[in-house]
Amino acid sequence: MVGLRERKKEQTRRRIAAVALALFAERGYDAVTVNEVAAAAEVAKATLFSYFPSKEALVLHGIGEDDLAGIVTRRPPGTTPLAALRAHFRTFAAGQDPGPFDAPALIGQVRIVFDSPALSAAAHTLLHREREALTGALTPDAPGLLAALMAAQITAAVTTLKEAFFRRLLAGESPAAAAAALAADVETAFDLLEHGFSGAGR
Amino acid sequence: MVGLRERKKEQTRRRIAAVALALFAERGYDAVTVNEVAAAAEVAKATLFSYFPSKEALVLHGIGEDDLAGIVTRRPPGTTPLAALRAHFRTFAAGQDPGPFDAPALIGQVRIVFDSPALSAAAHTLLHREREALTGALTPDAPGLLAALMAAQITAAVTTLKEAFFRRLLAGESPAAAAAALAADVETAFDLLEHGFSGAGR
DNA sequence: GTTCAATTCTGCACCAGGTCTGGTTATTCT
DNA sequence: AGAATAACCAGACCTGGTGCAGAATTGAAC
Repeated sequence: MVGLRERKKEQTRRRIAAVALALFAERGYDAVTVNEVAAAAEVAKATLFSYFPSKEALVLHGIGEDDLAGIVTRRPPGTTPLAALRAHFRTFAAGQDPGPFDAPALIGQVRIVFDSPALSAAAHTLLHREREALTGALTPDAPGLLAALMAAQITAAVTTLKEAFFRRLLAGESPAAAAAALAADVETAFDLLEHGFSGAGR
Repeated sequence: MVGLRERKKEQTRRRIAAVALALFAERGYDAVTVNEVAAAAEVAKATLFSYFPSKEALVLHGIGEDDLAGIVTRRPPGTTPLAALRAHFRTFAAGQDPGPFDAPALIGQVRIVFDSPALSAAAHTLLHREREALTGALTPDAPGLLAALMAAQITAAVTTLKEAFFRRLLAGESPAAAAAALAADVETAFDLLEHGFSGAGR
């Protein structure tokens, strides 16, 4: 049973996020204060911070959630972690299972992030947490430092892939074209992970 | 000619950093305000911020400066970037060329960083900048995305190595023992980079 | 339909990191 | 010595974020 209370909460949350993104897109992240966002969304500042833990979270709420660790732990038996991850990004690049991928809204969000150093740094921190989770997921398959190294390299590669993808979108490429380029990049990245630099260009 | 003015400046800068590190080590980074640091160092807050751009910089001023990009661009002709980097970390682990490596002071600094999530995140951001520089240094040798991928993987591996090394120091291992362990880890990490996951455990 | 408890929201004071300003002191140059 | 310049200081001010007392809203019991 979803009561009126919860519906209103969800509504308020959405309103705050939407108002914030609109303001940030219009005038830039740093030039908008949380007081303004709260006023525009018609809530008190304390209420805003009860919905979102920080100003950054207003932009980063649904970004960069790949759950790499989950993909590894839930992979079909008999496959390597790397193969499972490669398959995941292949399907994503093929346009299948794009998750909650609302192109125009996402592009706006990503543009805000790219334009603000503070937000880029915050996004980076989120990835750091994912790296730790991935290390845990890899530990059964690789001893000690190796799991940490692999996790670090995988998240590094994935970040690079996503940055390249987003950069294309921001440059105006169509989602289809960007996805096609991503498909090729995925193979490059995972080949590099799998066979190392000695097998790559130079 | 190094005048009195510059000597005093350098002296003030050192005093601020030393006082800050002492306070942070004693009571924890988050529990000390910059006002307290300024008061203890007998300068005005504005003066403190003219020497250090942020509170974080008080701790991170001489940390994590590997200049990976420089190592790559200045490598002897005929060697690959990866070989140059491996050689660099080998010599470091062998205790040669430890740079400004004052163990007790550094350990104190590192402990403060490890203890504070805010500082860890900030340290991460610094590494991100180094990654961009490294991408530039690799671009002549690898086309487009490959340079970015390599740079990301290298910095990821180096970060992991340094974290493991510092963790040993913080756990009480002697610098010599930690360096020996690091020497082995360096080979593991660079073998992984060179030959990929397919050549590693599993 | 009224009452009552639990949530939620508000308004406001407050804290900490950082920036800005105007005026004061110390160093350097002539 | 005196003028120019650099550093410093005290303090006001802004912004992100938290804490708190009380008002408003919801859900449920009667």
